[in-house]
Amino acid sequence: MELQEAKDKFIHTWAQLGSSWGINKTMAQIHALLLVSANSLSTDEVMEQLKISRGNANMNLRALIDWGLIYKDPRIGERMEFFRAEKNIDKVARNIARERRKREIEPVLSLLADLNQVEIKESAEALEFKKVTKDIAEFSESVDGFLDKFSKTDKNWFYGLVMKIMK
Amino acid sequence: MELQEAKDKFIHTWAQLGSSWGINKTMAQIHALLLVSANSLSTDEVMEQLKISRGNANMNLRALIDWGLIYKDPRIGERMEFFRAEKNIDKVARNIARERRKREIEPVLSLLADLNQVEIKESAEALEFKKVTKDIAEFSESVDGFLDKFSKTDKNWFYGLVMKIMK
DNA sequence: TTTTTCTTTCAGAAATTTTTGAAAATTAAA
DNA sequence: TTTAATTTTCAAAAATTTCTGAAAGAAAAA
Repeated sequence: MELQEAKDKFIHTWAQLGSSWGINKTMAQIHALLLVSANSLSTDEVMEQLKISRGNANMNLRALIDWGLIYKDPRIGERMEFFRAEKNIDKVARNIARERRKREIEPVLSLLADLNQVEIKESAEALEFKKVTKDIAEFSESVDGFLDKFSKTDKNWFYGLVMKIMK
Repeated sequence: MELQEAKDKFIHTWAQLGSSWGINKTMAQIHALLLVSANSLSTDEVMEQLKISRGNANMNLRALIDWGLIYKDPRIGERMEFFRAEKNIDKVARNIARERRKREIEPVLSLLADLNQVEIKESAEALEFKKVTKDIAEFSESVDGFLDKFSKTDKNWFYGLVMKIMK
């Protein structure tokens, strides 16, 4: 297999994965492309390699910067912008964990806090509702704490943890 | 706030969350509805409460059964099918972890295993590619192990773990 | 300044995903 | 059997998301 073929396979699969993660295809493709590039790439190079429009490339490059997955990589004497991926996979995972926590867990916790305030008159349905929302709140808080810790810790305790629980 | 209003809020937020998890809106809505119902519901009741078509209801009820998030709940003397949700949140989380592992992690590991077989002649680009894919493979294997353990263990070690790492 | 280069925006087009609803299939009762 | 109730399927419609490309904006060079 040629390097280019291997890269294409990687980009293709990464893109598919992105979809089931709520990350759109192009964003995942650009990320994959930059991950396996030794050098930083310009918007035009990204457009050309992935056969996408300028608008699409620009929009998703910016989104990737927001997620902390790529950086602008200025080249002295060059006016055009170049982009490079964060290659430290632990850091990539932490940044993704941080964004997803913010976008997914926080809204749930805030809703459940609201619902918990509610005074509802006693009934089978009401009790059921209270119980389920309380259970979900407890669980979500655990996950929240876990992701918070995971996304903030520099040292990688995760591998050690996995080793310990897997044996 | 009335119970119905609280339920509607819950269903609405759960549905939004589902979207960013690659679970479609109706599937998440039905799941939420059954989670907060004291009794099992028929397809017709689900259709009526969520204002959705029979086809849509049927398709998503089946998907929820596949995920192990709801069960058929036969009533003696009744021919029509009724559905109830799994209310044990730990179990819900484990079932979701299991499905997502199967759908998302496994394909990546299988791709990376493939790519690792590849013999590529030495070059800056090739070395970069090898390094990144190796790092991702290592990390994915850790996550895979974690999710596998998480989805298979009956006893809930997760809370204890969270307590330990959060303090 | 004016020109050139590059980036950003966004309305409409295209692609993808989800939903509908009616027909077909299944299952149980009559 | 035949009839009635219920579930499943699936082609077409609707809704949603993503992408394009041209125009506007911004920044540097001439």
